[in-house]
Amino acid sequence: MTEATGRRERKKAQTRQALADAALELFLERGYDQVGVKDVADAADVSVTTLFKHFPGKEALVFDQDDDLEAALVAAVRERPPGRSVPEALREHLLLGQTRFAVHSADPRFAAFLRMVQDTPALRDYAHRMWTRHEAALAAAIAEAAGAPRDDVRCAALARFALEARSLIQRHPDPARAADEVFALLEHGWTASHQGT
Amino acid sequence: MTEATGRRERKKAQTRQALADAALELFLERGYDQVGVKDVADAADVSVTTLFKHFPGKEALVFDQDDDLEAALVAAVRERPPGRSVPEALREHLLLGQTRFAVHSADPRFAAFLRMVQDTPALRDYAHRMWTRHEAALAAAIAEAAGAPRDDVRCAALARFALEARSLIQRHPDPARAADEVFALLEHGWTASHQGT
DNA sequence: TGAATAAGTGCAATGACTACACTTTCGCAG
DNA sequence: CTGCGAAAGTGTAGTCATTGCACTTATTCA
Repeated sequence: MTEATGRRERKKAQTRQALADAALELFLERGYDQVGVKDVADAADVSVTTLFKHFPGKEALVFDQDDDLEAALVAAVRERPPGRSVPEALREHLLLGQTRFAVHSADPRFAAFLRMVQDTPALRDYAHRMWTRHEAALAAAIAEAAGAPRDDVRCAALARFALEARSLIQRHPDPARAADEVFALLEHGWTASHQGT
Repeated sequence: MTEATGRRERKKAQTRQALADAALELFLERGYDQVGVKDVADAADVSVTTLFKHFPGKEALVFDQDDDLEAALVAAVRERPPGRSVPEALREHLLLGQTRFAVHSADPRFAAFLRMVQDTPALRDYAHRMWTRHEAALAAAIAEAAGAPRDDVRCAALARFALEARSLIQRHPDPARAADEVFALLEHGWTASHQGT
């Protein structure tokens, strides 16, 4: 499962966790820009140097995962139920992510987290980069699903648009309806471009 | 036209230009990350403090304009010839921008500039932000053209997608064909969403 | 002419991040 | 068990962008 081989890796994961926890705590309390890396390191009782051995930069302290996302995204396309179109599958996947958020939304702590990310330019940009980093992988999966060449522009476009749709949907008061409308646009455009398939 | 009222403003514009010129020169010669703000200031024979009085940050040294773009973008939608769809108008506008680039492409200096922007993360992000800053204005223009409420999600989506299409098209070996395919997708989706209009 | 204002300067500081030369701690082969 | 090499952690000192401050200089305009 998740168990590490030895004590060494356990301790490593431990300090990493301590850093992420301390960071979130302080960021939520004082605001991202009002907290220095030094503060985080001190709170986790490690040196600043160590902090940067675990996280490539200050923003990364906030986003722990990022790798599973790509796998899930590709899987959503590749393993979609038969008869379901690619855009439909993507809409459902993204909306599911939203729903998961909604579950947590009861926690005011989580709401504060989202607000912080949206209100801090550095974090907003980082989150955006995080998602668009998976564009190539998603485009490849779409191309495979559509039987198109790997570098087909329409597949790349659909990938990009779907990923952009996420943030568009997120800031809308009624995410589900927004998702329907935005993906209806993509759906129509997509199927029209693939009459032969 | 462009003439400044007095000598003061003339000198101001002069040092600003000197800074932009020196920056471009050095950046192209050594690479963006290998040049410090100090180097640029020295080359333009001003202090670092002065540099930051003219430009809000290092990246801004590279992009002088940005304001006319929004006006042109909105105009492309608002003043499109009758019978032409919004996505079509946008495709033409963006492709025109590409074509202007193509004119300059003969200049190896300009090609080097584009390569630098694409290869430097800080500049790529800045350029991207520059374009997406106009999303709201574009969305409003589209909504007006479509007779939809100002905050219609589909209009916002089309605006965002069109702006994203730009970078998608730019990196494609055959921009014109890429633009056709990408905007065909948007066109179909858009008209399908507006059968009543 | 002289006072208000804007451009420009130098200095010192902050805050993120890196390079370096260490010490400590594990893991593992002999 | 022993001891060696790798990995985790440390502290210091530095770079680089960016800002605040107190200051000089040039331009404008009443």
